Amino acid sequence: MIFAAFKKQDLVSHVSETLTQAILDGALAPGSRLNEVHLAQQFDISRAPLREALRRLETQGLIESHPRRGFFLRKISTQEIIELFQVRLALEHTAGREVVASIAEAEIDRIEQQFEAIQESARAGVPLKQTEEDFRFHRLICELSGNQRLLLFFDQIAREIRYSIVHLSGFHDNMQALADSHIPLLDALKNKNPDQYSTHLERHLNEARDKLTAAMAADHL
Amino acid sequence: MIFAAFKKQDLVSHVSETLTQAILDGALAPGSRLNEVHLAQQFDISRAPLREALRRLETQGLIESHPRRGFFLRKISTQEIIELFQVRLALEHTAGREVVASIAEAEIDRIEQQFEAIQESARAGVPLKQTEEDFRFHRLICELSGNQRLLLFFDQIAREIRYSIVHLSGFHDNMQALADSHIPLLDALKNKNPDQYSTHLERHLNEARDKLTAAMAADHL
DNA sequence: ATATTACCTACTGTCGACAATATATTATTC
DNA sequence: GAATAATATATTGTCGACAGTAGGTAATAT
Repeated sequence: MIFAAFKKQDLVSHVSETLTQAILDGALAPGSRLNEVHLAQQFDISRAPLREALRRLETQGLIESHPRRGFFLRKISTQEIIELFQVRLALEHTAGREVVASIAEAEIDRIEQQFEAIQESARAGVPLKQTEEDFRFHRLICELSGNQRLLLFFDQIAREIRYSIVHLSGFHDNMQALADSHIPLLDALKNKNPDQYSTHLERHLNEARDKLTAAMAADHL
Repeated sequence: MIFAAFKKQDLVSHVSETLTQAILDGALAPGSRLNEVHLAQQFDISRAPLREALRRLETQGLIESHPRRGFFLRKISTQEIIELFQVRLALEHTAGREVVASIAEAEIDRIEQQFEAIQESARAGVPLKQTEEDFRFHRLICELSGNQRLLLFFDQIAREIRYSIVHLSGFHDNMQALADSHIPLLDALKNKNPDQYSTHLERHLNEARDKLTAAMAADHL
């Protein structure tokens, strides 16, 4: 794995973003150790800015630092997934009610378009792509809520869940069903019915959570 | 401002925690610049671990980095406060419902004890102390929810709100009223009534938010 | 062969230095 | 005297180096 060598304005941002993307694409396995010298060489930089970038990822929950032992890719437990989904539900619930109440036609179109992107990647059969489009769908709702901070927290949670999913085999058994599970949400949006949206959001996320924890349990055997 | 010089196991953690506390105590004004050489000297360390600590605070939202210009204390806008309170409500709502549903007597005692601590600091007339005890009250509910991750997010939000409050004059005009505003929450807990808790939580937080934004507006003139 | 100890290697944590850039100061012009 | 230009200073961004530690390997003893 060789990373692009050209220098950005802000080196630390470039490195932390590139690393985050690599981790989200599953390039590194949970639990594996990050060799600072090695990594710095791949980015063609010294260890100082690399470590600053690693401190960012650390705070973002993708890696953890064990003093005098180095940085390691986090292992996210089933319990943590359950907790993350509970917070995620709270955020998406808040965002959803905000959005559904006063959504414009143009915005419904954008969301429907994103739903089509999920369907498309399901048909194409590329799990990585589907996960990305799936999260983009949910992110769009958070974005439309207008709450920048809520969006930031959502991104944070989404990163960790994505990171967990990318290392699982069983999660994308039925990609079409996964894609279709967004239909009730889309319907509720079209009906501009907040309660309908809440109900289906909870069901949708709980299903996703259960699917994920089940896949994790199966993988762990 | 001179920081303790003794070395902890983990230097970066020591520095970032000490700095966070200093910022939360209002030792540094929003917008002010952090001189790396100066700071490093105060901690009696080099700039490398200091910058790593600063990267943590950056990700935590207390400071921001302007490339080639340095690190600055963030200026949190009224809009951001509104957004933070919306997310905070979502989190505390989730935690509260979890807790109220199945709370033990010993836990009610702990919360009541914390309520007394708020009252105590109100009588003592020390705003900084009251703010701390106030957040500890709300934190306790999040803690009792058992969701570690939710607690982490709450801490994050609480830090930023505390940081905003500590630099305001008008916020603690009526400390007794501020303390008493927790009574309805305590009552709802004792009654083990989730809906009652939700209703009063929303009212409580909206009042706090309005008080804060009003004080910010007054201060900004 | 296994367990224990001593040694070696690889890596992190921290530092001081230097170049590049931004800011502050002085000089110059109108 | 104010505005602009030139210079000086302060500060960040990055690097390479070194010390100390953890983990692995070889040697020794049981």
